[in-house]
Amino acid sequence: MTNKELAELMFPNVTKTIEDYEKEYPKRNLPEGAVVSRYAPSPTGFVHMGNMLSCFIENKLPQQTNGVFYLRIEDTDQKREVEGGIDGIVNAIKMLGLEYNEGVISPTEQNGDYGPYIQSKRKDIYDTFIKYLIENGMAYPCFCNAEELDEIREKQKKIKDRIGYYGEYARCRHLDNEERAKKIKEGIPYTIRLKSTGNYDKKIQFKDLVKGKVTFPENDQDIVLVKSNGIPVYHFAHVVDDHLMRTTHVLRGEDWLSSVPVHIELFNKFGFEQPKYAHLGLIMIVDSNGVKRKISKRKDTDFTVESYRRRGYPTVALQEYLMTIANTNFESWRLANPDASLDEFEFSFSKVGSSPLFDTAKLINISKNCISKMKAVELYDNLLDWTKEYDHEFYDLLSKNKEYSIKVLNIEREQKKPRKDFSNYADVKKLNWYMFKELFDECKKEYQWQNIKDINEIKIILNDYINNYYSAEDDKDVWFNKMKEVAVKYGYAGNMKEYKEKPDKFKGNITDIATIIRVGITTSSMTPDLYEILRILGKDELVERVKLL
RNA sequence: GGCCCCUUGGUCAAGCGGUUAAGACGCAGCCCUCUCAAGGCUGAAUCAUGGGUUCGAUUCCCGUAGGGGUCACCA
Repeated sequence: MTNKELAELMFPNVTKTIEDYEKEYPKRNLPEGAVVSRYAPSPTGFVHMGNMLSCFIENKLPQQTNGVFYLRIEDTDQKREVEGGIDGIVNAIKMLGLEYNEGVISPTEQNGDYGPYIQSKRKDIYDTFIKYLIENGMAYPCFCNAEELDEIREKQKKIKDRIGYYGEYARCRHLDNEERAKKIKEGIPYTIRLKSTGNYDKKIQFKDLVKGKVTFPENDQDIVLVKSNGIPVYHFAHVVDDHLMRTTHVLRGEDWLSSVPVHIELFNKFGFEQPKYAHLGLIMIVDSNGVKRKISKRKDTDFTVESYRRRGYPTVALQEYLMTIANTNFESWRLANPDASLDEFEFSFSKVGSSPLFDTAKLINISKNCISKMKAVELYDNLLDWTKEYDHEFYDLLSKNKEYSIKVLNIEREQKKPRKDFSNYADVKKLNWYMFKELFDECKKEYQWQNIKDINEIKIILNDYINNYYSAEDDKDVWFNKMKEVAVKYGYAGNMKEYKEKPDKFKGNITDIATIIRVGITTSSMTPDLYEILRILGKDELVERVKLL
């Protein structure tokens, strides 16, 4: 029996040929140097920051080169598939503010001429390609079941031989076509394996865009190409899809590095040109046992894009942080170009770093900077977006009091050295809640009086100050002088020098008066500029608050 | 265990044969006509290890150790 007859027996319904598909998905008509890249996740869990890092770069490269960025869903493992996986992926991309030219939009929608972009809808294509391999004796059906494979593995372990299905261990490789046909007709389940022609003792070298020259033994494993349920495995789908979709650059985590020899052999078997590979370092975390490891899609929910979004990190901050990981020269570029758009930074493979530990402190620092640079109105809009989803109470407050809210958000903002106290959107309410009458009225008044003990004195000073001194008309100097006046009136030092010289002469100093006002009005001992706070709250509200003491 | 990648302070990292071994984040201290957030200044903290090559190694070579990844009908 010929290979062709065997192929026909296995795939009687496949009528198309590879050539047909080559015509259907012609080479893309793009300018020289244009990058076609893809984000190709499996819908088997959350989208974490490591996933997003590669997505981010995959998005960046085509942008720099007038290429194409597309989203392909690799759902060939229905067992591990997670409900809502595709939506989760699409949303994560949106949360990061990224856009793609082609691909999956939702579980039922897609756009672009190189689809279908969901692997489970590409069975006809895979069948055609695997049939070709069978016809040409480059693949064969394997009837080994799990037990038999275990047996082989155990034996290999026992005699300390290299593990895998290859050479003499590859039992089904040595069957003849008659036997194969017979078993198929008997209905014995089978996988389809690559008939590897690689030689393990020979080295192959390939050039990775990130790692540089990497040397491997040739692949000699007869790896499974198609599972017994007829669905291809990653390696096979990768080669077929990235060829047909005309991908020029394959970016992925370096956990894929060791399967490159398999991919090389497959591309060669089909006679296809290999895409360029770039294997990115994995973002690492230290788990609860103190062990450093790559982020897990299923376990490490704290490191998902959704989680950072929920905590209120702005999209730009996430982007900036990813870029600092993506290219080690980014930070110094940012320092030199503090106001430039991220789009102006040019990503380069030669500046990709290693596998970094995820650094939340760094993210916070970046995020503080990003938020501090926002105009008040911009912050307001972003905050509205965020609270709409994650804090309905605050959302209502903000939308009802737009003008007022913008004033609050503008405290020490829109100036050369803006205030940097918000590391995420959640901080706004956490740090400035007392600026909102509704929130203030309903809070448990826990006044942080610091070292000031005499509550009676506090009441007297505060009442006097608010009712007899404070005026919203005062400019900052006048305001400050009045505060000094009050200090002196009650036996406190009007300035620090005087106080430091003869501390015993005074009850305290100007700082204590400021504290009394600050805490009396906000309950908090740590606030932004007092002058601005008082002015924005307005005298009426100040009078009300003093009454509450 | 086999194979592959990696190894400069707590983290991310400059460096590419001769440097007082940058910088950023974090940390500590000081300063700053009101606290805090900042900002300014100062400081602590790094070349995994052994052997080569060399007049000279953080830098080049080899070994060792350590870390990570991978060895599925998962991606």
